[in-house]
Amino acid sequence: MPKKSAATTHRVVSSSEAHQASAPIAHAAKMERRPTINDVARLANVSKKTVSRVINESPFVREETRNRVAAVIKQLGFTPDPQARGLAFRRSFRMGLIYDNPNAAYVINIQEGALGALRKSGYELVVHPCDRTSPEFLSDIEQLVTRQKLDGVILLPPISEDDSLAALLKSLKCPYVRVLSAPLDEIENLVLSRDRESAEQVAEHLVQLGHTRIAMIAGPASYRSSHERLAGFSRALTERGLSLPPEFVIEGQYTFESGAACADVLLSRNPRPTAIFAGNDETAAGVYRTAYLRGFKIPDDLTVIGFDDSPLASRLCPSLTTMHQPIRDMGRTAAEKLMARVANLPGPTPSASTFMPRLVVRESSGPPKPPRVT
Amino acid sequence: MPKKSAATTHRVVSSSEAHQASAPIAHAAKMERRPTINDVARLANVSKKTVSRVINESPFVREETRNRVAAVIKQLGFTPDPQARGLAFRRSFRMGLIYDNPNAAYVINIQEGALGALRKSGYELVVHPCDRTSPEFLSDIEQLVTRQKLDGVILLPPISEDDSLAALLKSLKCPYVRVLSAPLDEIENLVLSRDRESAEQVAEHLVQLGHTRIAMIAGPASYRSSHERLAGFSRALTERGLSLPPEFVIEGQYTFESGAACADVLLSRNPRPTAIFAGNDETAAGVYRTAYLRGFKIPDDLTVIGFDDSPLASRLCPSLTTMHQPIRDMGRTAAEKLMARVANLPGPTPSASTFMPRLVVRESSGPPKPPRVT
DNA sequence: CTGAAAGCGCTTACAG
DNA sequence: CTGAAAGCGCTTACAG
Repeated sequence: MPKKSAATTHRVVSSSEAHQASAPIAHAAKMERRPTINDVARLANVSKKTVSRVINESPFVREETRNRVAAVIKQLGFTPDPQARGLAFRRSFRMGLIYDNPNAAYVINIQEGALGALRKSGYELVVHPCDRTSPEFLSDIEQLVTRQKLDGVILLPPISEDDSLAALLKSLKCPYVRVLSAPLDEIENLVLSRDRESAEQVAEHLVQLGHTRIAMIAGPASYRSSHERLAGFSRALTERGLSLPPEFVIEGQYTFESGAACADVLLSRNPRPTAIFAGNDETAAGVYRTAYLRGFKIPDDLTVIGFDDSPLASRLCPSLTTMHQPIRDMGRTAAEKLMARVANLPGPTPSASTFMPRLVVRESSGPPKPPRVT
Repeated sequence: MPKKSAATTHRVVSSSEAHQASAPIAHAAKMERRPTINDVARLANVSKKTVSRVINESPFVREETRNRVAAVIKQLGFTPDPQARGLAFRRSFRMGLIYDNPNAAYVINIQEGALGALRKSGYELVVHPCDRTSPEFLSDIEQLVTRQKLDGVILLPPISEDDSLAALLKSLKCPYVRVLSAPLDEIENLVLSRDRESAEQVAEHLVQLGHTRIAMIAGPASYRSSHERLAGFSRALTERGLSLPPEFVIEGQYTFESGAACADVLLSRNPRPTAIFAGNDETAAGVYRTAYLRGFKIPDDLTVIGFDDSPLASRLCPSLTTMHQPIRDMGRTAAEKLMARVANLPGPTPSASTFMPRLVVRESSGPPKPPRVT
């Protein structure tokens, strides 16, 4: 009480007096205690409400006052306490990142992209790995959102594809951004990767190389991107006078093991494919494995294409031709969209929220052998 | 005011009256507002302080009272607001995870291990990737710790090796746990990986296979683990009557590229080594690359051993023999140590905080050719 | 443009 | 074993 009343009642003292009076306190503050809005108010000779206005960039502060307060803030190294701020604002300044994705590089990159955008705006990121096959999946997330009072959440595939989750978040009035491979929601709620359209680049690349017996190991049916990549690839081949016959399409699981198993089936076909488009890089690594075990040389005997451009792609021998996604940028964009929505500001445009994966040609692709064209 | 005073002043009403009186409010709460400690207090017909005691498991509550309050808490689905709790406790219930480590799988695993332990105790994890080469490195972290009022931080290598950072945290009175490959601090502050001792397993393995010309690509001198792995490996070879000659030891950077470059040098030696212990899996992948380009078959022409057992290790062809670390467990242990320290409880013992990497033998290791023993 | 009061949802003293 | 008051550090709504 004494300290407090001293601060508030005697505010009329001159600025220099205030300095003197508070010198020892300021010193103690520097050493033991973070400066609070009250310290700033006292030293700047204004009310804490005015300090609050300066912090929150209210236009209703005289410039001179603003400068004076800003100077004290800087001198003290004051930053508002996020918890107190959150409590008073009835907002948490916290965003969630919810994922159930085994690809560590993907998650880390999204996370760092989002973190980069959030940090400078004073938001925190609450990371929430989860298990979408668990019966508590939805209730866990409901708990997370309500307990932590999340201001918004970023959903990564495959849970971003779950409409019941999106509905739940909507009912909780929790803004969300879904990182998705197809426009399954309003663009406002999306960071979109145009997997379908981009798969055309793979088709074009293989056709250019002269392949005609082309196979694909699709991702699991439960992933939307599986369908997108397959549909786009198939259509693009057809448009080029080729086709993706049923015996050359197998459903994998986006995993190393499934890639190996599916490749084993494909390479037993007669005639066998001369090129395999794997659903992702993990699957492609599985194809490498089977080729290695069966003595097929890549790319001489077999061309392999992946998707993701994960670190793995460049570490395989031969290095893997694959589709590159700007994952970090997608994470940053997702965070920016969320913050813009919360602040009721425009934010990234639809086109800035749409990403087109691009082909990175490496060593795993080459012309078919024996050459078709003599 | 009206709502509040009604709640506090009329607390003497019977439990059923309280129920009736608050029914509409309770309903509204369910729909629009999270229940607060006041709602619980009113319905349980106790003061909020008593509710607080129940939440915090104070022994000074009569069992009957505790049960009544607990029932209401359950019925309402009440959970304390972390921000309000943090503000009042003068604690944030937040731990930091600070890293500057390019290995995504490593970071994700530590993170998920830590998250698993923290979540059930109501702690959050603030993830903070950083750049230790930046001039603001230390001040950034100081800002992070003070602004977020972190209750503790987990430091991953290589920044866990930075004594000035540890000193800074100590001066900020911020408990920390360093994930380290050597006991550079009191065990209380450590989750320890015994890299030096574990490297003996690699030596033993190579000796068993019959190798005599053995090389190592060490990690960068700026990583403590580099020295540990090198020292342990070298000593173990010596103990077995072999040696690690200077021309067979090169400093790499723990990266794919450096692994390839160092392998190129080593494989140009005459005689060349028949086995290379790479500092980590990334480096080993670089060795694979050079072997691939120069036409060396692994393991027939060259045995390669890695360290980490990252996902990459099993995806390479041939699969990579490497040292496995229980990274997730290490993350969990780090979080548990931190929470125990904050709560002033025992926590994981020194031996539970010490992890011994173990050899996983895969396809990349075999006897040398031409065989030494005829 | 500025401030005094009340409140966010919890806890810490301090009483009983 | 239990509670009334004051406080954590900020903001909202209301005045001027």
